[in-house]
Amino acid sequence: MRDPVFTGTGAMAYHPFHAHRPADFPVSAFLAAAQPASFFPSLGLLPKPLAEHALSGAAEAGLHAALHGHHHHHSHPQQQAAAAAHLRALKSLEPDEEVEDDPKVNLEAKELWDQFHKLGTEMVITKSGRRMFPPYKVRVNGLDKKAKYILLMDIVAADDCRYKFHNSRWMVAGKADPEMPKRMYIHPDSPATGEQWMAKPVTFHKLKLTNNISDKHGFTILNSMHKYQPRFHIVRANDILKLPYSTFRTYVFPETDFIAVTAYQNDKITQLKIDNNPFAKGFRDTGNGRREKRKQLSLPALRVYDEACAKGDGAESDASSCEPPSSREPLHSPLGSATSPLKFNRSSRDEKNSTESDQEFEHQEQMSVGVSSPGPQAASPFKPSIEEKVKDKPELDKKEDCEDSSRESDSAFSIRNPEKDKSERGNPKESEPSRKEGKERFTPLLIQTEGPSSFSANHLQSLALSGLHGQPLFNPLTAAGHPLLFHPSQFAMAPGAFSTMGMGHLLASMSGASALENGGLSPQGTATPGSFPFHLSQHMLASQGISMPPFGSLLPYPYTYMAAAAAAAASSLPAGGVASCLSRNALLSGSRPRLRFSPYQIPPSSSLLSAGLPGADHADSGSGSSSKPGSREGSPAPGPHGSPHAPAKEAVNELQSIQRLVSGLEKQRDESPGRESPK
Amino acid sequence: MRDPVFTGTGAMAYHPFHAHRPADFPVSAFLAAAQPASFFPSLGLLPKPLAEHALSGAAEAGLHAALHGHHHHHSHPQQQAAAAAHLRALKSLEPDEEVEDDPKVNLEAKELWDQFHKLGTEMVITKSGRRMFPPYKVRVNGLDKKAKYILLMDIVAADDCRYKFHNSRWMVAGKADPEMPKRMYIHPDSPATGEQWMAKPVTFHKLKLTNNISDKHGFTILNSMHKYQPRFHIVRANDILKLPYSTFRTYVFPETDFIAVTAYQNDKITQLKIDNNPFAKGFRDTGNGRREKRKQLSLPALRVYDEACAKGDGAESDASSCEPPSSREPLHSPLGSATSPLKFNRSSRDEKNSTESDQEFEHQEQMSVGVSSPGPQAASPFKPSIEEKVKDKPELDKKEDCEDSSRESDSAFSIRNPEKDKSERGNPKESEPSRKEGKERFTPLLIQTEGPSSFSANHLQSLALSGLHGQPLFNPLTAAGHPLLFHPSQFAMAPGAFSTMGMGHLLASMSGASALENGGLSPQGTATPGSFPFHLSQHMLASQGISMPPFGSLLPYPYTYMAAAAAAAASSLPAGGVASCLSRNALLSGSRPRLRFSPYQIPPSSSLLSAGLPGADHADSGSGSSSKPGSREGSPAPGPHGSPHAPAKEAVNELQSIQRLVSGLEKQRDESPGRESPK
DNA sequence: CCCATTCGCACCTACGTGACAAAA
DNA sequence: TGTTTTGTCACGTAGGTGCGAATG
Repeated sequence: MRDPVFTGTGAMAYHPFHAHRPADFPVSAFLAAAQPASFFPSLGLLPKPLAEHALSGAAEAGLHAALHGHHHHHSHPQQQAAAAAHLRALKSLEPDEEVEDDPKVNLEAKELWDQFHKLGTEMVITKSGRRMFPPYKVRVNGLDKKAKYILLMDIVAADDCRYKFHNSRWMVAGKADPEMPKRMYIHPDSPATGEQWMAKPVTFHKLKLTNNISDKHGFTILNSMHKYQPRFHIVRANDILKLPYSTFRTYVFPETDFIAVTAYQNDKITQLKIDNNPFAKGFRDTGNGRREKRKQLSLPALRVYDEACAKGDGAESDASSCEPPSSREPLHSPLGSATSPLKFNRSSRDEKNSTESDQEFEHQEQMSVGVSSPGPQAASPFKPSIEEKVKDKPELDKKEDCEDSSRESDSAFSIRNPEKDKSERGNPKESEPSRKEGKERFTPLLIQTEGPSSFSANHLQSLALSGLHGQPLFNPLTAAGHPLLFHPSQFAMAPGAFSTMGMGHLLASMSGASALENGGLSPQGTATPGSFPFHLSQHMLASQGISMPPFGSLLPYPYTYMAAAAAAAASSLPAGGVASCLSRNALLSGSRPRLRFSPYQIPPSSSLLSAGLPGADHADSGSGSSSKPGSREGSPAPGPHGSPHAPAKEAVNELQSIQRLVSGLEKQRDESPGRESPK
Repeated sequence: MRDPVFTGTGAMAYHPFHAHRPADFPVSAFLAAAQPASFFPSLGLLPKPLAEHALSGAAEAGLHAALHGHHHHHSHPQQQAAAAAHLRALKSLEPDEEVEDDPKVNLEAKELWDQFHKLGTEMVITKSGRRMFPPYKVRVNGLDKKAKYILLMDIVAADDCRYKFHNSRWMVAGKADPEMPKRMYIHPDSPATGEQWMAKPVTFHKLKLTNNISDKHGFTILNSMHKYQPRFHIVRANDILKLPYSTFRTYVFPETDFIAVTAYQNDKITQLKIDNNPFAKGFRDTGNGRREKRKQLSLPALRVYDEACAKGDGAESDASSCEPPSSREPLHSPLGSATSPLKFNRSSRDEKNSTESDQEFEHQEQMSVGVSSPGPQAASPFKPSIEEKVKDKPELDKKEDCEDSSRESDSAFSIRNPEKDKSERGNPKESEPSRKEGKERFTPLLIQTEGPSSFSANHLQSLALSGLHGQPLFNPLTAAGHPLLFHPSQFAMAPGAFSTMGMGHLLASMSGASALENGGLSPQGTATPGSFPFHLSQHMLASQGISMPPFGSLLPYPYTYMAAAAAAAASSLPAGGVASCLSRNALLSGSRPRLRFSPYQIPPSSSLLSAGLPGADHADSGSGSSSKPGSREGSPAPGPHGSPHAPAKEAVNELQSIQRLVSGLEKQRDESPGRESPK
């Protein structure tokens, strides 16, 4: 666990920030995945769990808190000292051991989400940032009242497909474009006590989506015409600096996935938005000759969210949580029902010795049925058509995650456990006929898996693997030993921790390996060194005592980039494939499986990035260039999405786009810190 | 320094909070003034400085951070354990010793402030809360780039007078009504690094003023028709929990004082607001037959703020700092100029042994002239008329603070040092003739006193004393040994710290003294125990790891109240008198005096509240009853404003109103925790 | 009657919506 | 050419202004 290779490494990615409107702009902050054993003096951490832990932290990187303001692109050596001081302080912060909790999470406005999901949810992304609608809002229960928690959400690719809306239906239109770094959005109220979190719904409506790869606000950057899966995370920690070392409990609500668009494709979605989003009231058919387009599209559907979520539900757990709401109209139907998602629990220090049977490979089921209302649920047209995909691009067969996601809302009712899920995944097409009957079961059934499970690394890897070679879900044995596909800036790094823990060499050693093989994307602004963005405190991070030492001044740029890229890849990979598949299967099935996962096993003294873990080469095989250790000019590998099985042509295309990005990065890297990459 | 009497005491005051609109509601949070020696293991703290330190912390109490949400009125014993854990963590947080900084603070939009000040600034207070205009905004320089700072502001009574607007001028209309507890408003970005703070202006526009004594939002409660003085504080601390033990550097901009009103009295002020506040554009004379009233009042004055402060100045240090601004119109004249205020620096651990000569009684002058622009400055009509006061109410002569404030913007040009100021204060009327010539000098000259000076307790006491018997300002010898007039809920208390530091007995000992004598006002919601208000993290406190143990369950109520009341009084006393007087004098004088103040000396083992410090009896003499040690039924003294020299009739009136409030408090105290006091 | 306060209102800023046309 | 993206717009919500009548 003191293995210098990966005991504590991290990279700071940084988005230069210039808020033209300092109001509610989130800014990226990245925490370290560093995991010194000394951080848990009272815990008998073993090498393996620790390594897993560290990895997990890294995977959950790219922490992103809402904030605003701007910063300076200066390097400040003194920061190192300050960071060191803070680290000492952090070190002494004892974790809330012995805290007992059993979080249950319910998705708010599930009916609304379901309505969208059935049609194939679309989320508009704009340069200036666009909110999600419906707003991502969850109700949390089962937390320890007094313990402190950090709640986060992120949005990861649901598959590695690009879509197009053709003939009134979504279909696969090729391989996914490279993903920009996805940032963890830390709920601005974090950390807060369980009691506080449970007091009211937790909303993430401040998170904004954008297609502007140069975004300086810290918005979540998505690719248009790609499918994404929002995720919710609960971390018991009283300090954001501890995030990287903490256990992430991740919850995925399959009905919240969506395709990012720059303009709505499906008129029904448009109408649904208009009917339910208070801000779009101007487009509702008020009898007065209002808007054109969208005629009778609007089913007499419940225009519910508008009224329910608004003031009806009371205060919510976010500063401006009530912004979208408000509407004096009577609420036509209850919409407060919620959903219980699949829960991916990445334990860390809890699993020290696998002394707890829970952490082994037994399957302990303990699920909680969500409140979910028996609302009217129709078949979801949101099936990017496996059929079309299959016939159009048979060569994409291996991309099971894509296929899987395409049947997300209906198939796999029979799945009762990972094995079954696995078996079913083998023949996605066969499951098609069963869609119809799935509808009925779909709606109200909600499953929450409990018990220790490894998420971050494990989960992500599983996701990645499933996309790559259809590994069975949640099989720890399978997951262990597979390569972690990192993605830029998902890697969390507390610069202070990094700079003061003498881990520069770790990064170096990482870079010496095939660290870059999987991290192909340019972190754009994320890896830009500079002073800590301003106003972090307002929205959280700064208040956590995180100082932003000029990362670039502490380490050679190549290392910074590579670490960030490698670590980040782990969480932004086509994760939705497995995740959504499993959760959907579970959701559809009437059973309540209690899935249990063991932590991802990582060889204690091998670099996660460089070690010859099975699958690493695999994932890299189709991408081409592998950067030489420490070499600046080495072009990074194809990137997280680089499926080894993808056609050569697509791989080349992807590689090219990645290289474009990387070249920008490298150019930036060679110039003064704090500059944005051109274009 | 381990003196149980006041080595570490604190009381938690708490405002039950129910945000109907969870958006931007600040919520009160109170930190401990506890000062255990163990908190500064590396510092050779001596009893006296420590005691002074603790007192100062208490004086700066009533910390108030913007936040929202609601809470529960439950007591949770477990909180104690959690608090203890946090305390341990806090204890290990080493202060940034050896940090060198020399903060300079400039008031933004000084010209605008000056325009208002000349007319006699009025601020509307409403039940729902009203922002200040001009917004209180400062630019900070000279901070240590890497050190963490907490920035705060509060608004204290400028004198103990009530005013009325008669014959187009403000005049004293009697003695001030009792003040509600004033809360420290912690800038939501706190803590942040000096670099971050210096990056852009720090705005406090989120602070709202109200006249609703039952306010649950944490707004600053003011008395209508009373004069107030905003203050700005810089504290070098990386954790809000440390606030009570930290050195406050306080800056007062005399031109920012104002009279709270429920409706504008001076039409010129109205017009100035309309001309400069973007939100009041609807009332501007746009040629179109717009608003009535206010005809040609609007001089062709520079309608500047509107354009300048808006987007022109870039992002500012607050989440919604840009909210009021914005205006596409070209900016007619530069308005970014700033002012350097008087600085009151309360050192704490810096003054351990008075080893530093700075802390002694030498006068080291080191001022910085503000950028201030030579804008057009006319005579300020804002002179609540000493004349009228004198003739109308000659019996008020002794209320020099009132008188002083009445000539704030013009008199005392000759003052070069405290002594001179003192002498001048003796004959306020004599200074009248010199007003005219003062105008010219007034505007641009700005002075910032540097070097160690005791603020919190010392300053406040000085203010109080000056109001009571015209003690010379900043004379530490004079200040020492005087009573501290406390005010409820200005006392800061971190419940966790309190409960886990075994200081209950300290409070008890305090209560045994005449602690209640000066704390007459009911803390209303402030003293209400309960769980920690939600969403603290969003706007800061919760993120600081502050848990809110049910204070009431940890200590008997009487102690809670008394400590809070006693400590709070220190900062809400008529502080503006001396402060504004001095600063104004300094401001007006062409000289640049380098004032130096030694820390307020407090007898190590005597209760600040009960010790027979000179002036204690004095202040109490006119108010009647003095509570017996430990006696609950003892009626508190007249309160912070109770000038011993005030006419009996007024004293009685004030006493009555205070007693009304106190009775409510005591009732609350005897009942279940978490309840608000009636009425 | 005077004064202070309160309330609803019109009018503004700020910004969240989708429509639409133009651009890429 | 077809699709996708961008910018502007009207129209909503949310809430910050002072006004002026009503209230006490």
